[in-house]
Amino acid sequence: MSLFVEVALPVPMRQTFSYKIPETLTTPPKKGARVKVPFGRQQLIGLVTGTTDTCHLAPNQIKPLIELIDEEPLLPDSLYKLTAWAARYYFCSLGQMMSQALPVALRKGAEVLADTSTFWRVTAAGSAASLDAVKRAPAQRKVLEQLQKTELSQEEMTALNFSKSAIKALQDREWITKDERINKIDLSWRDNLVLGEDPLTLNPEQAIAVATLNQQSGYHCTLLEGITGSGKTEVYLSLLESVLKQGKQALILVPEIGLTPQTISRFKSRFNVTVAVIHSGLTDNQRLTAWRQAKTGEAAIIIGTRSALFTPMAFPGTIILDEEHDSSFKQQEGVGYHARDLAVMRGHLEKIPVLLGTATPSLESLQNALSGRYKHLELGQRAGNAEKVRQGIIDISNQPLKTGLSHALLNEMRIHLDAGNQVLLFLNRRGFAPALLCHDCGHLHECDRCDAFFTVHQSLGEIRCHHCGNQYAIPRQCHNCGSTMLMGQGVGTEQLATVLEKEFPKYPVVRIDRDTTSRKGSLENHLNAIHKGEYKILVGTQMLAKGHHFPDVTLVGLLDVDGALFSADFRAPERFGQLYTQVSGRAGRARKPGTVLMQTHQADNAVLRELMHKGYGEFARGQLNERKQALLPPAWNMLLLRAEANQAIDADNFLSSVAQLLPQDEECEVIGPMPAPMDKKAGKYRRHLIFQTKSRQALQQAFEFALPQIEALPLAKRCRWSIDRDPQDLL
DNA sequence: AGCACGCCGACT
DNA sequence: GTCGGCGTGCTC
Repeated sequence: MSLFVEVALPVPMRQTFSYKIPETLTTPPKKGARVKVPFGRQQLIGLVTGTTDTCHLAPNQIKPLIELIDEEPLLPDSLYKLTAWAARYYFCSLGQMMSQALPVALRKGAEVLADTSTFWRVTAAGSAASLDAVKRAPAQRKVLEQLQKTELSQEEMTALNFSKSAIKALQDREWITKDERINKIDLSWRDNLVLGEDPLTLNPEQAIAVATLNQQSGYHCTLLEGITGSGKTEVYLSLLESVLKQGKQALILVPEIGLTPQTISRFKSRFNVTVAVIHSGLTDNQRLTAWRQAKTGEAAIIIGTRSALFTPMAFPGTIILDEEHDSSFKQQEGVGYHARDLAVMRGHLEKIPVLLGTATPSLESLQNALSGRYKHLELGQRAGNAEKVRQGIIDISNQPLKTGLSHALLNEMRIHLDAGNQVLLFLNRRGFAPALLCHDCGHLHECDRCDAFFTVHQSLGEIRCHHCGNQYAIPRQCHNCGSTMLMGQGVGTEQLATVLEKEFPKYPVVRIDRDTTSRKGSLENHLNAIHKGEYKILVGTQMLAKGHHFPDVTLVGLLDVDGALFSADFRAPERFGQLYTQVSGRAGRARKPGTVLMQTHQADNAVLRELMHKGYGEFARGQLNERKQALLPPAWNMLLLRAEANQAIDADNFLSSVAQLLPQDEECEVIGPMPAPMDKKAGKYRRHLIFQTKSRQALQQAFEFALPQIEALPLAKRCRWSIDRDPQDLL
């Protein structure tokens, strides 16, 4: 057996660590197995990356490993390769990447596969016991009543929220008992797929798409561009049917907000198979259960958000990524990986097809589709549907506005409301007013930790900074001149909703934003109430646009087009185009044609006109050309280095030194250092450096070469810095 | 990233 | 007099 083992640990250092293999170990550690090791004063769990017979370290520097946790590799080879590739691509530590790819329970050392499960059932005495005997112990009664009907697994008991003490009491009374059973893995779905309901009849376009997809074997990537209501989901279901019939599993990735009970039930009701659902509401153990079901092949369908990408499959069949343009696929904390890009790489490694679906493709995917790297399928292309929406621009230059609303929009609202329909207004600023202004001296109250104004939250009686969580009671006097003439400047969703309640007293108003939906399930409740027609006027931020269908909404108003379209961020027009197209697609339905109105000061803006008249497809192609001209992604490759420090000069100096370590020529560009769009945030000064190259490989090579030198810079220790490859925004 | 060591300000 | 603030250094 080898003498040493190399271990990747969940620490940000981009290296592996060597440990001695104790002689007491009977089996050699396999690559990809977890080990527990001493690390400084703590103990960590890491993954074995290899074994060696020699080590460059002095013998007294090498500690023996504490424990070998797995006999076999934790991840299939394809996923091991995927995480290793991702660590290289995103310039992060292998250990951190791998640890992010694992469910928390496994990171903490849980067993990979439970070989037994616990089942609860009633004893003979319990079966004979009358429920009246426990009528004064309602918690026990609930448990007993259930178990008299049927036995339950430990997981089911947990899911039913039974009280632990009640279970214990019944167990002590010897009315219920538990036993351990060897887990048998049920793979019957692979030989005998039963449909839960009949498929819908496909229209010709869908049928062609399905036929094309079914012809594929091995790795292929397809962009399915289908306008809202063109039946993308039916295509997914049809594809799933043929994948499942071959005895293979499917992984479905959806945006964070898209994983609603309706979506899940759509997949669950079509096929009589186990569907493993992985979402943020699960406990660590529930996540592990889902992970196991996928790994063993028991779950035929795995559906989840971004992190579900790393779920292993015993019989990989296909990966479907819905709403592929959605920015929630890019991880923002820790390693900033993009689930869409990694899904495509995973498809490659697993030799299975990948399907990206959306009504509004990201420019990245569009470029790949146009260049032929991806196959491009279109549904409902400019067919009837699109023309049914009335679109209009309201020029608000020099127009009087009533809390951000033009007369034209108010009039239109009244018409739609009086006709019994719902109206939806988008305003991407929550709170009452985005700034607090002194009427006497003009002073705007600014957060003391950020370069941003306080947002006034009238109902909370607070001013809050939306960038660092700073909050104070609304001041009575101006901090600058002491005047008491303070007023909110600008309009936020809270104020808009208040004013609309006065303006349209007959029509109930609901506000949907982070402030009103922070409680768990409150978004669901609000949405249900909207569907029941309890509200007539819907006010919300972007949050309301994503994936929700409101059939009775016939008028959509975009209040702050200028703010959304002309932001400092280079992706702002693309995002606006997607938002606009998504909401237009959702306004009205066959019998009730919808209207979309945009308020802007730039009524002649070419981008707006193009979007309105030619639709998203043309608009996106135009944007792609502009990105090419400007050498921006996806035409060029971008890497963003963020640095923050207590002294702006430290961040500046560090990034200046980094800039000198990077090549600059006609195919490599270094921009900065420059102040981040929000110069000061949470009391730290933030600076950016952008490195852009024409080819992906050039970026990889140049940065791989520079990184060790960057880490060795003395200035690197004086500030907090991070690498963001393919940044989603420059904020 | 943790975690410890170490050196200065406002409290019992 | 100390409790605790976070700067800096180390981890096979």
